[in-house]
Amino acid sequence: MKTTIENLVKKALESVGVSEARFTVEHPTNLTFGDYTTNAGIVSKKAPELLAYLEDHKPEGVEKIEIKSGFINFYLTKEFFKESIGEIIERGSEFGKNKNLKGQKTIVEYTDPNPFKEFHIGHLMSNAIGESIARISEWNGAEVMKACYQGDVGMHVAKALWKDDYALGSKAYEEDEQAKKEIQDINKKIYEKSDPELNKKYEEGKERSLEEFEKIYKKLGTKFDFNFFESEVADFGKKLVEENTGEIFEKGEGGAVIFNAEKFDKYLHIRVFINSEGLPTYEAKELGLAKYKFEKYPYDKSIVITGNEVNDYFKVLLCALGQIYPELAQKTEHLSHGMLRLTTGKMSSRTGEVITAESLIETVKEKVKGDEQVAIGAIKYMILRQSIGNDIIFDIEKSVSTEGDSGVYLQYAYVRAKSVTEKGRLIIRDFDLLKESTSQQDQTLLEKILYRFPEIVLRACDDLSPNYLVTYLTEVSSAFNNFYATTQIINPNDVPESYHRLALSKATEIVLKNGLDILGIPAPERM
RNA sequence: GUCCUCGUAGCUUAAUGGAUAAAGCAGAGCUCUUCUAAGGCUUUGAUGCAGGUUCGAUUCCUGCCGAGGACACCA
Repeated sequence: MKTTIENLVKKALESVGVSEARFTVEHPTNLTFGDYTTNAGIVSKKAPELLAYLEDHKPEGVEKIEIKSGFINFYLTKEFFKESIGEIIERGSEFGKNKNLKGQKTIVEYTDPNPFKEFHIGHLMSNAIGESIARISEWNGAEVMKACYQGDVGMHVAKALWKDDYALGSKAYEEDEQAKKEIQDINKKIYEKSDPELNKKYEEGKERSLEEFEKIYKKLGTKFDFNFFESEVADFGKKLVEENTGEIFEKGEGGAVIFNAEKFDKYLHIRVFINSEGLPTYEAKELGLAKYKFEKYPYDKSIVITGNEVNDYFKVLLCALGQIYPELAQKTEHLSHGMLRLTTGKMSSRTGEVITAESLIETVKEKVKGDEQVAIGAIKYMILRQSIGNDIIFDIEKSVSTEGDSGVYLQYAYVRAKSVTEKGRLIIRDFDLLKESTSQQDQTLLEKILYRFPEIVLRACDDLSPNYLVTYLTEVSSAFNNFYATTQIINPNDVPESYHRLALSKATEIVLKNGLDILGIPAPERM
């Protein structure tokens, strides 16, 4: 319907001799202004002429068109809403999918925990966002691969292996010259695989970490198609840098190889790609990774999710990549998120201690009678409800709040809708007749927003913004709860109305289920 | 110091340059003989400051104030 109106407005503009005007078609915030509205009249200053054309070519499903304070508003017909409910039920678990990105090969990299270190709440955040971005892309027709890139070599591993304790190693590295040397030595040995005893310790530790990670992924509902490791791309990245030293990269202090991004963009800075020990830094490895990914999966688009503390660093990296492989840099999109900060109790992040994903999940779980699906949903909702990029102030109590904005609220609305439609199926046998329900009632708010779901899926993809979906699903849940509270859905004395109401419940169930799936939030069958 | 991001109700957040800035929590009041009250209804309350662009600015531009981050061998 939206595209129908867009095309029509475009034609109307042409008919009055305006072809260049930039206009929008959207839903007015206030439903009394109609179901769709366009500013084309204001932009072109020809509202009356446009209205005349639009009325002459009024599409099926539009009841009336009128001008209010310059905006041209479209009111949809009762039949349109009825049919849209039928369409939702017909398409079921497919409702909301589109072919916008058909044929596009997309790879999404997220979570990225490091073996030998904790899987902390930052990884949880990256996971929730990445998972939903991947699923949004899938729903928009892309062929999506999920990737996890893990730092299995590098200074952090050396620090962890030095005395089997990352925190200890990290501290000693800063304060003790002798320890620093030892750690650097370990780093080199790991990289070269030159010490059999260390190799064994390394392999065992890595394996143990990966097993732990798999357990968490299972809980979170993530299944990666690719697990990339820094150790796989280190040599390759180093080679790339060496091959391009002279023109793109330069020799720096102490034999390090650097990239001076300032030469290409005055707002960027210098970074070291190969350190004076001759080892590739994260920068060089990441460069190798971009190409390595492409060899494994020739992507059209590569989305990388990280924390926002690496924003400026990533710009430099993309600048360097752009010098070597311009087409890969072009296809890469960096999406960064803020920090997850807890507000309450002993789990406060202000103490500076690392909070593991596991401990947060367990703490939230205790608050919801041990229901893991509800706990995961509560956490993911909190992460996905706001626009990506800012820090999240995570209040455990609010995350499990049963009233208002929460994962629990969405899940409960879904369970309720599902429960009532199942009950309806038992009482009114010809459930398939739902689509032909005849209702004399005016449209409820619920009907007026359910059909918008596919538009939201599309926009969430265009802007890479899962929070559009969260906001929308919360609105749907609220509208359904209102409907549920004020209407007796199943009434054996009024079968035609019951069909209509059950159809609405069924459509709500479908939209909530599909929406939760896209977000990667579990949809429990019962609560 | 340079660059980047962010300042919306008491709190946590929405808003694709559009109409009366949208929710939840907290506060005040109401609501289960009904399909799950983990619910629903009513109500109080906000765009950091100063300019600019525009028919129209929370959104774009400039300056200021405030918070966070990055800036050579960590990732």
